Amino acid sequence: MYERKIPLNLNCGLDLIGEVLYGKWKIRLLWFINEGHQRPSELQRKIPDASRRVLNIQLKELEGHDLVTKKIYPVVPPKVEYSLTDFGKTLIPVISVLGQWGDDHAERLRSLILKDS
Amino acid sequence: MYERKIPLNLNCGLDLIGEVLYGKWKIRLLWFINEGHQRPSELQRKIPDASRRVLNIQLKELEGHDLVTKKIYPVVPPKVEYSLTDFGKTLIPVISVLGQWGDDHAERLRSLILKDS
DNA sequence: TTGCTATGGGATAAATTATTCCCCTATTGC
DNA sequence: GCAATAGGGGAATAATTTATCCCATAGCAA
Repeated sequence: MYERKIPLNLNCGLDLIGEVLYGKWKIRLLWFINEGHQRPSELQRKIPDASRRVLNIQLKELEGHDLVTKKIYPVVPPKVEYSLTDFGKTLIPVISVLGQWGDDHAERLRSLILKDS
Repeated sequence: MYERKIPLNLNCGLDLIGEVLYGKWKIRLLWFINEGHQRPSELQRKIPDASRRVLNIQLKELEGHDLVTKKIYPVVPPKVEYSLTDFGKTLIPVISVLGQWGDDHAERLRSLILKDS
């Protein structure tokens, strides 16, 4: 793995949630898994801008943080399904709030974001 | 500024909120400004792990996204105060939800995060 | 004159995160 | 034998984000 050089701080709740949720695609992964897209290939289809590699990596991190579980069926070709853990499910309302805010202010945000370079 | 090479996508609400909230210190900046710590030096004291420079940069981005306003008093030495805009204030409940989740699961999160490297 | 004040920002290095490319598994079907 | 399948991961490199350093402003006080 990568050994960090700048120590992380885990003081407050914001630090903590940041630690498990940062990562460009993690939130979307959780969201789509929750919607029932459990297999890696489906997830890739849902998130075409992410490379296959990063999705794997971030899924593994989510797994390491007990937010998702991975079930491997011993068949060939392999079949894999991810599911949210109970812990992971508690994040759904949180993600929902984030998405809702973005949706509520979509127009405005889009123009604000596009205006600066 | 920095000219991005990978285009951003602004499809859903999650993309949008991510765009204005990503940045290592932005959430905390908003939070502390909301708590009444309006001056740069105070914010620096509150967030000692961030360099002065990044805070300036991220504050400027927040300003560009209409989440905060900056008031410069024409005195020497300079005096500056940041405040949340009405738009910025709508983010406070969202941030609150994030922090709450982190606090609710603090124990567990800390050990999960520390175990992997 | 020198230093202090609070704030801003350019330049460059370092850290972190994500992308690309390419190879691997073991079976079924042509 | 050879491609197709669904998924995994190493290595090198590119992209992006943060950090470090250091200089600048303009009065007032020692």
